[in-house]
Amino acid sequence: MTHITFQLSKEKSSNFVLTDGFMNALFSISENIHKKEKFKERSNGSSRLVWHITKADLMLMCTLHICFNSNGELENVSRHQIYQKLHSLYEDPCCDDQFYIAFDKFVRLGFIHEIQDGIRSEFKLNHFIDPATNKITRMVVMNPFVFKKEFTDLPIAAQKLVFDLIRKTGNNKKNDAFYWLSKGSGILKQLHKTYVYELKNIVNILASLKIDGISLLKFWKIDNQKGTRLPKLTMKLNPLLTEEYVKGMHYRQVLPGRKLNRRIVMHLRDLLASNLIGDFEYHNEGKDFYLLATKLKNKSRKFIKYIVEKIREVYELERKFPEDIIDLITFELKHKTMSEIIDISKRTGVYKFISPRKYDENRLFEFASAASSYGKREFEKLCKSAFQVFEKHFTIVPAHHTKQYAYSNLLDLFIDADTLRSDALLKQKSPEAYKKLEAYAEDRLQKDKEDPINIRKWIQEQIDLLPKWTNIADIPLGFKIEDYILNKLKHEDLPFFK
DNA sequence: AACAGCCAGCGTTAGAAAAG
DNA sequence: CTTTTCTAACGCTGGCTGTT
Repeated sequence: MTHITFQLSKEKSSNFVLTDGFMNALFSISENIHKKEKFKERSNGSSRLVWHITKADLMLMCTLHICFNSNGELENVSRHQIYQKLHSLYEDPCCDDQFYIAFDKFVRLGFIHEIQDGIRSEFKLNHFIDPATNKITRMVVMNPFVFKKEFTDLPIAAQKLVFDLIRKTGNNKKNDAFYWLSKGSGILKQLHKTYVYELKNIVNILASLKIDGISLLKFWKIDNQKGTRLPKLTMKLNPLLTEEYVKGMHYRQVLPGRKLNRRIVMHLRDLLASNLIGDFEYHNEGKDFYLLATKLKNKSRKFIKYIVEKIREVYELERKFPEDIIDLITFELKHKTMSEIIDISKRTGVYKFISPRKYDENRLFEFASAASSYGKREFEKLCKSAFQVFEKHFTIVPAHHTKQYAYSNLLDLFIDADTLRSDALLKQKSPEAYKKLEAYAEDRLQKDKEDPINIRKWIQEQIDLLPKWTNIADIPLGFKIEDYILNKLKHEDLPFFK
């Protein structure tokens, strides 16, 4: 059992309405007490009598009447939210355990009907609307004294008698209510009492009860049996605690349901329909659709479309929907962000520092996942400034010697190729680009039989037009550039190894 | 996205209290 | 008197949320 750690402010209690139909249905179950039918709410827990009314049942009944709408319906709300409501209504609420047992019993007995319709869930009260007239059954306005500890501490039989009394009297301040006390039936049976004196004890308790200084009962008496006439209990509730129905008054506080993100829901419906997998909405009781909607609500249209198409692909291939929709989304998301991050690293130039010695997919992934928590723009900015530092400290020049520029041995026979090469080296031109020059020159020399002098002149001119060499990344072993890029290391912490 | 901490909901138990 | 409910513990799990 969870200790209740959430602190809810107690609401200022106000009048509310109960319905005769529901109360009648609930109270009449106790007449079946001798049927020992039991149910277990926990698979391994102790069993409970189905036809028993507990204090939690009464609390639940009142709470349901307050937080359901005037059709006896409540949409997209969890049981726990209803419990929280109960908790805030009562001075001394039952624990969540009792609440869940009571709720389950109500469902079992058909008082609450649970509907799961795709993404939408709904609770609906039976015996609330009269099916014959399709209107709400007779309403009884209740004074909130029933939320007080003084009241909920009463024995269950006493509480039930009070509810029944109010149900009988309705909103009538003038009349008394009376019960014929017949053994084995009527109110005696409903309260599980055999003898009139037992009932008298209960009424005595009620008669002495004061709530905030106000006596609960205005008047009561028990007429003894006279000949064939049964004993008769007459009672009247204190008019101060009796309420009249006021037209236009709000008696309910309907719980706001879980938000469904209408826009994304509509969009997803359209997409699923156009992919011919509209059934997905109702798959797995709508849970997957709900997950899909919540996970995708902030994502781009393009990505949403992509995911829906992925679902269709799986469906077409395996004739069933993906098992774990979250897995699918996170996997695709990872994949997508990784390629975006690698893209940025290439654009800004830091790519070559990620894993300079060899292509290492794991290393790329490590880099990407470290970077994934940053916004794309922000990350790009960080990369740009880090690039300057890396370029300065963690690179080596690609060439030290004219040998690294040599491509054509043939050229050496005709001209002073080495002079040209050292010129390119001096000017820090790209060795690869220079080698292409030589290859081209060799062609012209061999095939076109061009004058070597002209060719030399041409190379000399072309050298200035060649791109500057790019430094080769050379980072210390074990150093991860993302630690620096993402500001985890300061500039002075960098491992300058040169 | 990864992580950590929180919370809802459920399982279990023992013993006290209430109901029958 | 026995049976059943109620309370208050502890603990687990999986989902949710906020942070980084």
